[in-house]
Amino acid sequence: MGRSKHADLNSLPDRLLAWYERHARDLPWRIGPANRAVGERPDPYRVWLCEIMMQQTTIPHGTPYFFKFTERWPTVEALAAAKDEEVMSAWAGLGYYARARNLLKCAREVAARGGFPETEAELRKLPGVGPYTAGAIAAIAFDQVAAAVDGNVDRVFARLLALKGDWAAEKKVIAERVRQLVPEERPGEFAEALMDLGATVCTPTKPNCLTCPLSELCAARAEGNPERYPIKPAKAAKPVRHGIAYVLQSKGEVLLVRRPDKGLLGGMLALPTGDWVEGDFPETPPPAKADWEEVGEVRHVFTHFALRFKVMRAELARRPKADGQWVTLNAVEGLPSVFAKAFKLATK
DNA sequence: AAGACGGGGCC
DNA sequence: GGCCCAGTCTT
Repeated sequence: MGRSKHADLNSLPDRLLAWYERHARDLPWRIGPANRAVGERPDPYRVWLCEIMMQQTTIPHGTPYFFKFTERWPTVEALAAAKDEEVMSAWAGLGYYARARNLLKCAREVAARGGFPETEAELRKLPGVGPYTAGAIAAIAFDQVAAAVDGNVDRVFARLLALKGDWAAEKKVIAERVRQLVPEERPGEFAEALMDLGATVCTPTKPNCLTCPLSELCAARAEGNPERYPIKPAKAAKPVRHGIAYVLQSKGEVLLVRRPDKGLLGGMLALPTGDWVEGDFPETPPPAKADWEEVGEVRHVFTHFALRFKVMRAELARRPKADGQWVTLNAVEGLPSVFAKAFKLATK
């Protein structure tokens, strides 16, 4: 069995759950330990929604969106009945817009089948639900013995086990190790506890080992430098692309376009732009003939490149024929951040 | 296995 | 300017 090869983590679940009872984060979508103990369970819709929303998203940034969505669409059936543009607009500013497209697709599948599936394997088949989210929903909403391994859990275990190998390979080791540790009782709280520990104690910088319930089990702590972990590969430098954004106004309205579903900012409302290219600003034809003035430059950083928009503005007495939709200036909403920045620069 | 895919806060 | 965050999907 090679037991000696592994740290002895048998006591981890009990230590962690005892800690969680006293230090659980109070989150809007969560049923706390006291209420869980008397049998209360969270609404699967809210669990699913928060898990999708918080993917690669900080809690402070995502929380207002959670409130907005649950107030506007209190049930999965209500969300399933929403229009695509409404949901995309409500998601604007949260990023990773494929999540919003999959959210709606998933809501419609779930509403059609009469509710959420309850097992990890079935949940995994839903659009936008990957290994982490399937485990989280199964454990938290349905008390299934499933693991939810997110970035917090990866970091906690990288330190617990002092993992020094290739990070992609070590993450697989972690997933398997966590799966072995999920307790039959309270699997949902185990998942929440592990994430809370990573978020509040075993933090990326300056982990607070003095208050950690797992410090006695931690190999990185024993080595004396937990901050060294996890050891990840260096990231490639981001190239800079250049583009031109056009703010065309007429009669108190502005011309907006809908981006295609696939690709960057897919399905989102946008300003007309041409190609975004490396090197220098491209020769992009404007959406209409007008007296264009340059109002400034907007910089924005995406996941794999940085963007510089030259922002052009023009106003025409009569609306020209142009592709897109005209939207009242005061009613402009639902723009991704980069376009919101450019629009604001041109209209203030 | 490697890239694409947002955005904001923090150092 | 780089890192991180309740990751997933595509190629």
